[in-house]
Amino acid sequence: MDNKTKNRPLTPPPDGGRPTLKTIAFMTGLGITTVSRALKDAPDIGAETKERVRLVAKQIGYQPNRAGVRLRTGKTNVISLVLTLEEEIMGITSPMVVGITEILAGTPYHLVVTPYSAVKDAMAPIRYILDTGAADGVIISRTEPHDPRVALLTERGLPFVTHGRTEMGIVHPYHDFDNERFAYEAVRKLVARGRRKLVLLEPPPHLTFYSHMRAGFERGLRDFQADAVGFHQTNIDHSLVEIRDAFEVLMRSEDAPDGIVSGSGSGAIALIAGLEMAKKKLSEDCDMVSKSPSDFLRWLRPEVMTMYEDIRVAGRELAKAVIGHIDGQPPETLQSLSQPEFQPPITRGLRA
Amino acid sequence: MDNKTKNRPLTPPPDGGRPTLKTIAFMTGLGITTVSRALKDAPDIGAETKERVRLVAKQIGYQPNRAGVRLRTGKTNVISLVLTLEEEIMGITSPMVVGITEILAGTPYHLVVTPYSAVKDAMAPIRYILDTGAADGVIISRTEPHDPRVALLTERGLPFVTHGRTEMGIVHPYHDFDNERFAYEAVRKLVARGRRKLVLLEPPPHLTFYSHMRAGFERGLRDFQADAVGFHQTNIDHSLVEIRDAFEVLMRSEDAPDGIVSGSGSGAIALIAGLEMAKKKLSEDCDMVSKSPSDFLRWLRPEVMTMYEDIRVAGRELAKAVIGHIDGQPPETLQSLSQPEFQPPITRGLRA
DNA sequence: CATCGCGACTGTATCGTTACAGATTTGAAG
DNA sequence: CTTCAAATCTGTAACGATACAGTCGCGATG
Repeated sequence: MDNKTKNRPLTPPPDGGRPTLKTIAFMTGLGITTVSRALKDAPDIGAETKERVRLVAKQIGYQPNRAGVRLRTGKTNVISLVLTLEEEIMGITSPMVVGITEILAGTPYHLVVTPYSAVKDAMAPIRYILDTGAADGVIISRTEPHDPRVALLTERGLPFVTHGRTEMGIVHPYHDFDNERFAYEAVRKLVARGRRKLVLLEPPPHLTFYSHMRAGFERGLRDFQADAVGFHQTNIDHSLVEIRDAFEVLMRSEDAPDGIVSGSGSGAIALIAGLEMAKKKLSEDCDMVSKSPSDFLRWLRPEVMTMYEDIRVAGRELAKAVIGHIDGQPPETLQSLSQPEFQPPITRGLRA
Repeated sequence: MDNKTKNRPLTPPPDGGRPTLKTIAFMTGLGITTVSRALKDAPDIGAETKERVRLVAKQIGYQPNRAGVRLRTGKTNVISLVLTLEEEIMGITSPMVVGITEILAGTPYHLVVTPYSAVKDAMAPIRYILDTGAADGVIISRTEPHDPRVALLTERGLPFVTHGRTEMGIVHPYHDFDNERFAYEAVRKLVARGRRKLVLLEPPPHLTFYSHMRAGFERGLRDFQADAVGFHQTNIDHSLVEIRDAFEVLMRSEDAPDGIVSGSGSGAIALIAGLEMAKKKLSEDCDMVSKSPSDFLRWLRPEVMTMYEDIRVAGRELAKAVIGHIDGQPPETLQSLSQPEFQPPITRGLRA
């Protein structure tokens, strides 16, 4: 027996560590290459051999070394979630991460959170990922109509998905909440309640869903014959105190609205505070419809009509879409829009 | 010039890809090994050489290939945040992730989120990380007094930090919120308001901070001479509806408390709902102190006195502690306890 | 003048995996 | 009795980095 056959490890691998291809090769008496190809179900390996290899691999709990694979193939098995550190008060990230990991759990992918701080640095993490090949796919949010991140990722061919749409003529995977419809239905609801002077707490103008929400709001005004009260001093990215103070001023003016559409759950809190500081009462002087990513409004302010934006589901959709993109599915099949629906009130207890 | 010197790449590396040690070696005319050691500031490399290498490396934006390092050295540069998928309603994860990444941003570490689903599977992600060497350090939460994860990680020598303490005689890094003091101060506050029949919405009994919070509560009762009303039907892990219904029953009974200590912000919501369903009024019939990881209670129910648990800071502390542990600092220097403080009310606007 | 030590640098092997180009066997075709 | 193709299996090199064991030149030492 010549010991030139380096590929066939006659030395038992220095056990104690985790099993590698070499371990399996030793146990089956096969070459490392054969084992590798057998586990990949390559066509040039005998059926029985594959079976044997699979069995042994399973028995000893073989799991490919990620560093080895990554070094050789460039495949990282990483999905990168790119986030801004300037967090929304109610922490939209939480359910998002949960949703994503729910999907990734059934795959070899890991979720890496990649943050950026200043708004102007939004490109930094993207460049980092591209330059270092840190991930196989990227999830980005706070999408803008002409988003340079989308342009760059597309140009470099790195799979990604956006939370929110763009308007740059690039067909790419996305998941979005139908903010146009949200605002439209909100107006319908308020008008049905007899409200006619409506105000919108809008998203920051540079984000894509700003125009969606505005469009829905204005279409609603036209269709249901209501009037808009201007309120562009603040948006949902401002601090709650700023929103509150600006809204108090508005509510004290003669232009005071009688119906509110709030583009965010935490913004709604500030609006309520401003309204109450102006000595107005919710439900009486004013009705409100708010988007809400969680339950607290329904519990604490049941007068507010809420449409639930399920961020956890969004996370799931986003994860499925990036993976689809990585797997080469056409982008146009990886787009989804979640439809807003009014939430029922919290069920009252059944006891006497 | 002999071309045996494989280590000195005379062929310009097939550029187009990212720079590697080989690229720098080619540019400086040095060997790959020398470049590697120069960048590590090894003592056997000349000062001027180091300078040159560093300069070139910086110029071309060299960043070590993580897969290469990881394969060779086993160092992953990954911190794993182990989370349960069964999320608390208010999403504590969000600020936590933000806090952690704030610290990791200044280091070579990446944050990987590793979830587990069923409570019984809490060990699964730990075993996975240990078996596959997936991380250099681990952050775990929902700590129990005798936590098998802590035992296993300690035994295997993988650096970690817990959010919460244990009681197993193992000295390990942790960060915790002082729940004992929280409950104690809460009782003090309620008694100062003339409340004497107090109830505690407690954590689930298997978690360590259950006994902390209970201890503080009971010490407060003794020191300030108040009485406890039993309420063990539900805890902060139960659904809001369950908490509400159980609390309604209690509030309708002749045992109805006049002071509430709520161990969680979202639990507080349910308690308020239950109380109101029992036709009682906050502030009048009953006062409440609640722990709160966010601002919404202060905005929507300013009557509730809150102590803020800054999860973002917790994330920062946890990240610092794992890294310290990885760097070999003694565990006893990596323990921290954050002190609760009552939050001031939201500042009222300044305008007329 | 050999030898030693030291400073500065370098080649080789290796981590685990896979692409690629063989190698070996078997049986059928000529 | 070649020759060839198909079916299986295998060795080598490479991905990028580092541990280790050198090598080389040079001034000091005996």
